[in-house]
Amino acid sequence: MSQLVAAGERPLRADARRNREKVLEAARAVFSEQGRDAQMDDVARRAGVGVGTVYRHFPTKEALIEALMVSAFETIAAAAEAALAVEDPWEAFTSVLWRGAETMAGDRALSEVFASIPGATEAVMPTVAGLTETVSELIRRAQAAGALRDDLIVDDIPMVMCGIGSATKKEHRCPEAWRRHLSIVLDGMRAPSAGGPLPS
Amino acid sequence: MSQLVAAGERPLRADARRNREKVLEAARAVFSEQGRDAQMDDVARRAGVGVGTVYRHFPTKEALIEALMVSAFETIAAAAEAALAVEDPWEAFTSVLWRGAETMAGDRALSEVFASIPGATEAVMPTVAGLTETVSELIRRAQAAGALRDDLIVDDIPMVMCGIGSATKKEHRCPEAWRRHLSIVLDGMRAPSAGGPLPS
DNA sequence: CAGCATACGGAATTGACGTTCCGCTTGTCA
DNA sequence: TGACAAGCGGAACGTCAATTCCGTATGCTG
Repeated sequence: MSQLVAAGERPLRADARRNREKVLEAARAVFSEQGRDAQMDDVARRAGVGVGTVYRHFPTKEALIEALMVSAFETIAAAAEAALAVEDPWEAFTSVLWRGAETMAGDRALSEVFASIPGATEAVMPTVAGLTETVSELIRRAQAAGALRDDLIVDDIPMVMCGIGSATKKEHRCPEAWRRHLSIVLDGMRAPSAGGPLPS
Repeated sequence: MSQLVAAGERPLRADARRNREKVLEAARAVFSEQGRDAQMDDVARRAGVGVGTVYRHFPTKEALIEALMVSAFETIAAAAEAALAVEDPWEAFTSVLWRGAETMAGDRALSEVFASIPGATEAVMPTVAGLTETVSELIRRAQAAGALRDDLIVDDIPMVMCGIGSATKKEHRCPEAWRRHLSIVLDGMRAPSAGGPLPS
């Protein structure tokens, strides 16, 4: 999130900084709604700016999307950090998944990126690494408490989230249907015992 | 699967029939590997044929993909029919999901189509309808036997399969990682009781 | 307030890909 | 085997979206 000016570089002109913000916001809206193949022109129009300006701030479409992804992952990573403070280990663990799923449900591009093969581009790696670290800890605690199945490993999580992400996109009479999916998955993750009823 | 000549239409010339087959096979290979945005030229090259020939048999790229999807769904639908003959209801139900997942794992385009919003194009609908019917029956039986959670509904299945599909695409040290995902999901679907250990 | 580097807008360029066209080839049938 | 419709190959075309370019506008500095 650090938008601080790197030492040695001149600060952006006031209007430039303002525009950069407008572009980011517009891009967030556009890519969330239409997924990664929304067009740069749309982003520019939505930002009330020329395409040239968009390109002044982000050298390629890929770079722009990457910037958005970093911020999305930071949101989830923050949720994970916060979960470390929750007393009940199962609750702590699941809250991160719910939060992550909710983020995906609101951002079509995010789930597409999540599912894509190249996926993690250079820039998001540090954030993802931190998130992985935190989630590992949450898993460890939940397993120690006997709430989470012992054979679950961190690597299972991205796969599961990726699944939730696509369930999120699938058209359905009820747009909240993905909650059923996550509920099922969470029941599957519970240490052998009982599961609650599915929502809705 | 019926490649029978529709009554009233002249039969294809021998070489044409042969080429149609080559194109379908090539398309299956190419789209499975590269997903729906593989190029028509690639299909043609792989089939050892000119693009024109591809277009002689399938008027648009969309139509070609659709033909592949129909055949993929027919494979799964056949598996579902076969499952009706399995004695153990839980076994019968899960076998369809495993089979479907396996099909997806081998076909990138399939999971993309499955996840896409418009998704079910005209032509696949009949097959999907039949599949849905059969799966409903399998669900009913498994629930009656007390093996499957009572609150699971047919609509949960496409969502879940869609999730598996994307887990399938995600790069992973172990390409069979999706099996862990499906295992977790199946455990989540079990009627409250114990779940088996995850594979590998 | 003048001078200029920084930014801006948006038309033009480029590249990629689906699709069409057409002259040539090859089964098929009498 | 000759004639012709059915097929074929692949160059050419059209569209669409990313990216570049450049003349103009504007914040900053002295």
